[in-house]
Amino acid sequence: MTQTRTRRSRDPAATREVILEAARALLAKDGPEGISLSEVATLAGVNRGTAYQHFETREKLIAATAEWVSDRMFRAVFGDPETIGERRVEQVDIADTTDRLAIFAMENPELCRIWLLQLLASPDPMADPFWREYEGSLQRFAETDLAEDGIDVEVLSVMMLSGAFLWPVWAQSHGRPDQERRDLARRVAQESLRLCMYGSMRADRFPGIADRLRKGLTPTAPSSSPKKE
Amino acid sequence: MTQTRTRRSRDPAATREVILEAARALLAKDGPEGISLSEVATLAGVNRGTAYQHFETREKLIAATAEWVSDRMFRAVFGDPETIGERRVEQVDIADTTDRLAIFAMENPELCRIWLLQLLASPDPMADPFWREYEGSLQRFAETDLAEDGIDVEVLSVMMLSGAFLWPVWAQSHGRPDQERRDLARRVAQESLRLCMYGSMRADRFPGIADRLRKGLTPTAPSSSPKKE
DNA sequence: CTAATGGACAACACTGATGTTGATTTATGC
DNA sequence: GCATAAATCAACATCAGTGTTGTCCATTAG
Repeated sequence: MTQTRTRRSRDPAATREVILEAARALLAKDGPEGISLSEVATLAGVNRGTAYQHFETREKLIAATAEWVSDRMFRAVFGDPETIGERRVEQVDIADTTDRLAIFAMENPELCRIWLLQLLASPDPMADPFWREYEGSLQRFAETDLAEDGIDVEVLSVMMLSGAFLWPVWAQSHGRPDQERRDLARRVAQESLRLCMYGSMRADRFPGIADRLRKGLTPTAPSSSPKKE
Repeated sequence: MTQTRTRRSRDPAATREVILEAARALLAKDGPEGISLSEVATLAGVNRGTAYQHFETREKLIAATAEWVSDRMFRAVFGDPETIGERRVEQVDIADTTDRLAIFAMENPELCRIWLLQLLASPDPMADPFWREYEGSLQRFAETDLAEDGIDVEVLSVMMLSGAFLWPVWAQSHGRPDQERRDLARRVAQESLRLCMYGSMRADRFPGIADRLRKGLTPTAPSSSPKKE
């Protein structure tokens, strides 16, 4: 327990970053409920009191971390939140978005874990700005004539997002080295697109299901009426 | 602090069940790292010492709960684990499986949460028997001539499972009453099948992507060579 | 009816996390 | 250069959770 005799050079912004970084590491490991401010401070090499100075409470630290993560995802997939309103609907390229999502997910599995854990812990997952933007972009796409009819945007966005984010969690457990990450990312993007474009079953071999799908297009909730708050 | 003067009637099996039930409730709320044996015991209306008698340690209680959940999911979707070997491949009906999965998920959102949290916490998600069986059944299906070529079974199973399990988490946040659960379940099943059978984009409008998909069929990992351990 | 088994329980010591306070040091402005 | 404000840190009291131990009592076998 050789104490760091040297007092930390004073740099509030940097200290805050160090703490947030440590928080992310632990959050990815244990989830929101498993994180302790003591641990975070220790890992960050900062006194616990200092951490309390930057983040009044444990909850606020977690919230700040979650916000950081969500913002980073947003930027990686959709670009700058400031300019997003200016872009045209036609510019929302599903393939591009899918690629960026897949690549980002594979390169930041810890952030995916944090995001998913945060989502699972949140009382209102839909509040997340990244989620909203994703579902919104899918919605806008679905309303163009480039999309098939009968897309259930809500369900589809859940499947795409959860798949993309859970995939690295799963894949990493295979113990793949970093070099394969790109391939793994390509596989998700590939499969997502394949699902979107062609599907995997031979429709002619399943007339019953084909019927059911044709009849039951958007059974209850109209997928084309997005609910705004 | 009006103590329950009446001592609990002695019934080990029932007590164990009560504890497990409480553990599930708290596990669904806070996740594996957020659960405390004290809380569990209190919620179960059982002395903490009693809980320790049934589950030597906090970890073992969590493990027991996870096992319980996984087993229940397995039975709900695939039936009795004992007889599963006897069934024929042709009997694995993708539509049926999808339906059962969707319905079970919507009716047991807490179990979904537990399962996902457990998965995220696990160092080896693939070890889960339910997961293995699902991926296995998809794999077997993909090898029949009923399936399209180029299915990436690993990715597809991640997307389907994560989607099905995250959907109720998300949908519940809308505060939907129980009566709508069936509809919500139908929507996932519907969308899953729709994705599998038809896809959502007009392939003829995206020649570039169509090309990419045709060229890049299973870019690196051959989807038809399942890796056994 | 009695004794033995073991499930349910209360009490204890210990550890670790929380949030607070006040001292110490270091930027920064005048 | 000095004073002021602010950031870092150590120490404190408090509280909650853990795992253990020993007692009590319901069941059941003899």
